[in-house]
Amino acid sequence: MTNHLNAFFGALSDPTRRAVIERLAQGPAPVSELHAVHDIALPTFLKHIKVLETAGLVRSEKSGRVRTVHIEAGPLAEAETWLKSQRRHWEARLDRLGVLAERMSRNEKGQDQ
Amino acid sequence: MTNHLNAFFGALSDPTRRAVIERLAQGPAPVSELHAVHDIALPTFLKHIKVLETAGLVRSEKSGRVRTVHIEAGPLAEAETWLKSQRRHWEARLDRLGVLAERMSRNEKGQDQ
DNA sequence: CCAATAGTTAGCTAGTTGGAAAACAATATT
DNA sequence: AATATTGTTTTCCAACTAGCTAACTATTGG
Repeated sequence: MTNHLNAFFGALSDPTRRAVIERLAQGPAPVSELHAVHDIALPTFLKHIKVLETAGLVRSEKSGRVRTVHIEAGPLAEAETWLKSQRRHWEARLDRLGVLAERMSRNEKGQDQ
Repeated sequence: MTNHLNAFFGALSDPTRRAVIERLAQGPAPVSELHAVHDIALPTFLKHIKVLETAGLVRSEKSGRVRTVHIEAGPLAEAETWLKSQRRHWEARLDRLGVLAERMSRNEKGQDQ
């Protein structure tokens, strides 16, 4: 499970790939259409698609000479869950420290420990 | 350009760095303590901290010879928002296609009539 | 003051990444 | 059959990444 996150976050660390995801969230599209917007060579662009596909973010099928790409639900949700979980943890901690923090802030404003 | 997302997702694409974030969600810690768990050289580990800090995921202050690292709330939330937004879009689309999808699914399952 | 602790800086390396060009299929289209 | 469209494969390259060791700078603690 955790290794998914590796490829997943890696895939989303590139703006071209995020743009593709944003486009695909609107619905499936052929490679050529996806490529049209981006000012890079097609083979380069295809590598990005490959990265997304390897990360499980996207799937594609070829019919005739057209390869149609569509988004894949699972992984997005998984990463969202991870992020949410981290946030929950530290928010819980901040809640537990809330009273103390407030007290410290009142008593020793601007002091180092 | 709000492309913190670049550095952000990049930072989270490494398991060591995700582990650090998971640990820090529990509360701040000095570099040495964070490092202790990971079987890599300290300079290497420090680079990871630097990456997290550059991505804005983390901040640190040095007091005496100890550098204490703590998590930073904003960016995590931002990425979560991005992911959620993508998911919302394609879920909305799937909803619009819902009736059709259901019909197709029914036809595939109930081939016995 | 001396030693241990906690980071930091510098320099090296192997491997990965994002980009390009060129040439090659495989399908439409006319 | 000839051409245009749509990918695919191959090969190359520069820049970046994650890792290492070694040597160095503070800052405690005794």
